[in-house]
Amino acid sequence: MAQAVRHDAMRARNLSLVLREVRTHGSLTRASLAEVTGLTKTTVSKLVGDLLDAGLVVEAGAVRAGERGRPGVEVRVSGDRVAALGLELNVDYLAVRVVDLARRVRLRLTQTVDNRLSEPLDVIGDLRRLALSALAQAEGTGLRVVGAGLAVPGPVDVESGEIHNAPNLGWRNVPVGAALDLGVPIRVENEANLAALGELWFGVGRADFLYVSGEIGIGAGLVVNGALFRGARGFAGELGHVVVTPEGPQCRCGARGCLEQYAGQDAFFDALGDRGPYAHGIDAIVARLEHGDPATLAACDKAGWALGVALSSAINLVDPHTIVLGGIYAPLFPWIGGVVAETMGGRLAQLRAQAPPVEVSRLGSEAAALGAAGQVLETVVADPAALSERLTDRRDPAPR
Amino acid sequence: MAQAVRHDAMRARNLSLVLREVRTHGSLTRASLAEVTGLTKTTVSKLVGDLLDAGLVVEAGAVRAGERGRPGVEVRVSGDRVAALGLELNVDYLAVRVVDLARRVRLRLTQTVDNRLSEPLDVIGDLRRLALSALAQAEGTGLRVVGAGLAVPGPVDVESGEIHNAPNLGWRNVPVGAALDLGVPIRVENEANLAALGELWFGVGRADFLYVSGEIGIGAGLVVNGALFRGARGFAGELGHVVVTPEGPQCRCGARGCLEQYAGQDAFFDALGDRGPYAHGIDAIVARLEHGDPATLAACDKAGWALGVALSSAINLVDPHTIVLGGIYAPLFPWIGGVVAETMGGRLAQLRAQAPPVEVSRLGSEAAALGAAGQVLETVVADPAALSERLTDRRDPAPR
DNA sequence: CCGAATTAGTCTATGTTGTGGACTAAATAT
DNA sequence: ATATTTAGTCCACAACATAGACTAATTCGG
Repeated sequence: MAQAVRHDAMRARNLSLVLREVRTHGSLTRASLAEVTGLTKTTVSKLVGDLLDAGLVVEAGAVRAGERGRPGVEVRVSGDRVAALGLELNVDYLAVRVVDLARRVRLRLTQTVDNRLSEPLDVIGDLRRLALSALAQAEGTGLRVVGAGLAVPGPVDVESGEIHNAPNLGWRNVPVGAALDLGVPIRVENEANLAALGELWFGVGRADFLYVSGEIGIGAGLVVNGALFRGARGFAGELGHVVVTPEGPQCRCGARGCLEQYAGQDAFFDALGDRGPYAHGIDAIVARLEHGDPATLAACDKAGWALGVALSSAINLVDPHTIVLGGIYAPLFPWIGGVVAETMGGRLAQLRAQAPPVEVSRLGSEAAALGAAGQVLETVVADPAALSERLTDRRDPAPR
Repeated sequence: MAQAVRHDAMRARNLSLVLREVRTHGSLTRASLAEVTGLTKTTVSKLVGDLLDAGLVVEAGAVRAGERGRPGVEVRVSGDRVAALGLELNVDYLAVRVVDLARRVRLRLTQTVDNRLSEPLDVIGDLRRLALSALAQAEGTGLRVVGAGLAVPGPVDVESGEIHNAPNLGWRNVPVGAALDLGVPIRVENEANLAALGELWFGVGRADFLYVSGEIGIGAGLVVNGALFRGARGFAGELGHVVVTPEGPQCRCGARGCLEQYAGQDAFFDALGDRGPYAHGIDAIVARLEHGDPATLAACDKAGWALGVALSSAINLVDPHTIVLGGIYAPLFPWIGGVVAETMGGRLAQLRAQAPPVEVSRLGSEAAALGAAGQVLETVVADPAALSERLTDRRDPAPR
């Protein structure tokens, strides 16, 4: 709901605006900040001063040369004060990333495991150890970790931090957020959504796209005008269960002919004739494709066609500017991208001037963890005042 | 892009907040406004004073009795000062509505024609005459018409007011907005989108739903948290071309097996064995259904099934809270609603706790025109200051 | 019927924030 | 060395919201 704007909200908003502009431009002088924000030099000076005090930006010692006149002092986002933790709990790996406010990745911890074979609490315990170690290392270098984001493979209740139903893990109603108990605020969110945000902030930098996450299941995250679209209940983006053939093969979800049956990871293994859960990762499939194995190539064609069909429905419904293929589709892209684009193009060509371009993700399996960390950093940029209060609270404990 | 907040923006925002709260509550005293907005009584008094001066709200002479203490003066949105024009140009009719700021419909003009048989400029001329007559009548009763909205059956470039491609009219690149030339600002938008907004503001009042508009073509408008979702290019909601059967019957759009082939209006006429373009409206079909004609009932079942399949894809992708069936599906609802809900339920039951409920539109063919007018009124509520400046400019011409 | 209590709304002094223009600082051009 | 130009700061001021005193209008209790 819309809220009343008081002086403090005005200030918070302008502070956020300045910080955001500094970030998008890399670095800016106060004078150019005044120009881009429309605020006066005076106001910008005051706001920048506060951001400097809070440690959110730093003055680049270097002065910008160029034309005539006194050179300005450039200001840029500080990566040495504030950071966030990005976590991913997936079917076959755990990942932890520490990312600073300047969006540099400061620490990467990854652990390959098979979480389908373990109890939820054991898996969460593993992730917790990893995360606490990362936290300790980060704080050791003087970074203040202001929060954590966690990506999980399935729909989530963002409010409670509870996993609703992660069929690929076999988990139901697991309160991961609470169980992790890291001592910092934690936000849990669907893996595909966070991977989409990862791509937005750390990848191609485009602001409008549909990210397709191919894993055991298939999810999608829709980014429109730089914001994630979550739907009414937060379950948007279940691309894996979009209809390809209404009377097609039975899907785990109860319906028939869902995309997942044609283009999920297991569909590829089925095509190989063996299905041993983790005997082969996606690399085994890529290897076969590189050797020109006909059965695997045929599986790719079929998956690509199905993906094209499902995406054409998706495009008709949500009109994304671009399609970004991630997860297993990134390594498979050379064999699958063409078919996808062709199928889509064939179905959409007449209705629109052109079908959206199909691109490949740049981040690979890191996308979701980065998105998770980025989401926390976004809250800092959205309200720097709230953070700097917390920062000062910490430095000046209540006098007694 | 985020904008800097100055004092005037703060004021504008709070003014809007107060007006919006008055509208959602019907009527409110200054004291209760202070409570719901979080602003102080002083501030609310000043803001209400300005809204009164601008004529956007009126004091209800009646004082609210009840408990003890001095009774407050209730304030409600004034319907006597500001109004908007809602226009719809559709395949088989033209509609004009005048709606005041209190959302009361003040005037209805409808004209049944066959616009497929006429030149675009002739049709626009007809609509223009109708609109100008409505404008004159409205201004005659002292209403100030601050803008117009126009609904057209097809994707639109909202910026330029140009119809891109309306296949059902056979129009391409027609600058309707400019051609109408009504002397008030005009916003052109897709019919399904405006019908969805009409349903939001004048119908059921729900804030999260997918509105399905069944006409010659099938469109959809997605409303999330009270806002229309338009996609990256504004072409979202093309439900009619969502895949039902990837190798199904050829569609006008170039693809195969689109929903429109199963559940568009023409699909029903095809089932009847005759297709004479306008010999029979939807009423003919309803009549046959009421007499239990087996072929027509079968067509309904097929259409309902296809709609259920397409909607299950849509639900997986955009997660609407509710489905609202409008257009021809409103009169057909008794015969089609059940099949739709069953098909959807069957495909979605396991993945979600429950499939979204399927409801019927309350507005019928008026939805789009009302949404078009409502959209204009929304801009007034969003920034009452801008309007009241224009109002005062008009009353006090620049002194010389 | 009158005073106390209660609630609505206005008025005045004050605080916070951004503005505008004068001012100082630091560079280049001549 | 001086004029010009641009960056950044300082100070008086304007716009807006706030806090609390004040006035207004009602009900309750005797």
